[in-house]
Amino acid sequence: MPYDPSAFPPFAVTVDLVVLTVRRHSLCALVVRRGEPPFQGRWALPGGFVRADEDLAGAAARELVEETGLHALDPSAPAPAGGAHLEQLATYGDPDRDPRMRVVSVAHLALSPDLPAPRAGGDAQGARWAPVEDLLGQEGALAREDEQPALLAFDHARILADGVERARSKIEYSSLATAFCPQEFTVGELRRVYEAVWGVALDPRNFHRKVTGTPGFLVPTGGTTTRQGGRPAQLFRAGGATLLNPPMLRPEV
Amino acid sequence: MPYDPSAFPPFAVTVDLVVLTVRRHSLCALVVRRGEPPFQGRWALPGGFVRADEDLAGAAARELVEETGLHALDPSAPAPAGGAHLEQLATYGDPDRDPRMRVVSVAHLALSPDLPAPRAGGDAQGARWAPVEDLLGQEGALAREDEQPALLAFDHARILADGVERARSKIEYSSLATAFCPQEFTVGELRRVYEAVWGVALDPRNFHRKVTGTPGFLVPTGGTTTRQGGRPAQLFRAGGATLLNPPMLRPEV
DNA sequence: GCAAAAGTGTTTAGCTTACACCCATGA
DNA sequence: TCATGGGTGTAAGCTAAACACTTTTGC
Repeated sequence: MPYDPSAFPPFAVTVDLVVLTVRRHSLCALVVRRGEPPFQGRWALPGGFVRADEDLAGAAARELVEETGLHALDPSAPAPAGGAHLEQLATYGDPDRDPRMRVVSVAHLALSPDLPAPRAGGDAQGARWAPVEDLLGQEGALAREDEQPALLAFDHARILADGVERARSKIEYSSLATAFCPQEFTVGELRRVYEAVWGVALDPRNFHRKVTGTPGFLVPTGGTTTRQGGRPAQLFRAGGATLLNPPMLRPEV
Repeated sequence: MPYDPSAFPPFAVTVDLVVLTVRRHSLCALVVRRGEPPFQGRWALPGGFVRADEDLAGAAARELVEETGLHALDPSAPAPAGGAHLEQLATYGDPDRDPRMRVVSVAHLALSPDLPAPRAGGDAQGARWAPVEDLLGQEGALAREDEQPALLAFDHARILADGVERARSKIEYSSLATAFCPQEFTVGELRRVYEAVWGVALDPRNFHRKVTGTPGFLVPTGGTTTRQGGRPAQLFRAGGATLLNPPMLRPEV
């Protein structure tokens, strides 16, 4: 092979964040408005360069704090302590994905409870929570009607779609949906998370039996609340179990 | 923020390959012997630098051909045509994972039918198929006994472990196990793939009913074979279905 | 005939679904 | 009192697990 491995081409490496939350019964993603070219004025996923001395997860956690003030949760911690779930999603490195230079972006997925207002950080002029269906065009507009003006800069629509799909499939067989809830939550609130992420309606009775009947999934705190109206509901914290077996079944659309 | 984004640090970007196959009823990975420092003489996963003009999947496919002669399968192709399944696995970028320079490696997972002998390519002195339990030390030796001399260079033991775990979990709910089989195969051969990858024994009767009863999963070719001994078995090709629903259940260990 | 692998049938247990029904609160 | 959401009971239907049994080859 006439290729000299010592003459490797230099790359810029960034982390991009798909930060998801559930607000007003709809799945939303954090987007920032770009303050400089390319794609100036367009919405983009938060992100930034990986520094010379930090690892990828560290860079993602730093960006998360800078953009939202949220601290990433230690995965080995026993129970959610007010932080966000953070995991690596996938890596995007098409040669022309950034017109300025060769950039490889390691995308991460963060799930957070509903937050007040996002704060802009770094070179972003503004930040907001946007429903993913607005950003992606009602689920598969990309397949139906190829060329509409993209809302998101770079290849961020694809990254967001991959992150949403990861979240949708992962709440089936894990306790990840609790990452969208506050520390203490009711079964109904958890069910509304599933309904918002999947875009379906679930039977409240069967859902209740399922999640309370899975050992280690939910731990009752003893308290109750009526913040949703109706009969007082028990409050729960997420239990130690991270795998949901048998899984929650996503109804067919 | 006092950080200048235009002064981003340069990275080398590589692809590393976890190439898995099933040989003699055991899950094996392709490893190459390193011909130069660091880790000279140690085994490593095949891989190499991403070139300036190629995307990540293209670099992985190129390395796969160079190391094995296998062509990656077009994911949109209707049925396996003698190629290998190839997908992105995860990205590894700890600052000190390579002592020479800052390297971010985008690992890919490839699944292939049993092949004759691997051919060495590039700067590798030799290549071989090694049982993953030999490379990783009987499933969780890392957890039991932290410090034994690692067989694999760099952080490749962790990458391999992640790839094996991905394969193990993904054959549960997808038709991926057929990527380990030749173009035409019997139900028993497919079952032995599951048994090798999971390291368990499955009931042949229930397995048969399950895979033949799932519409679109297997397509009979009409032929039969007695290459496994006993009563002649029907030959099948992989059907178009990529998702296995309901999933194959992995017995608890 | 005998061993070995391929298939089929049947029973039982567990789980999902659908839905009737009751409970506890705020307005 | 009524609307609202929380929670329990129950019967029908599907699935997987376990295993007895038949089929078809090679030796």
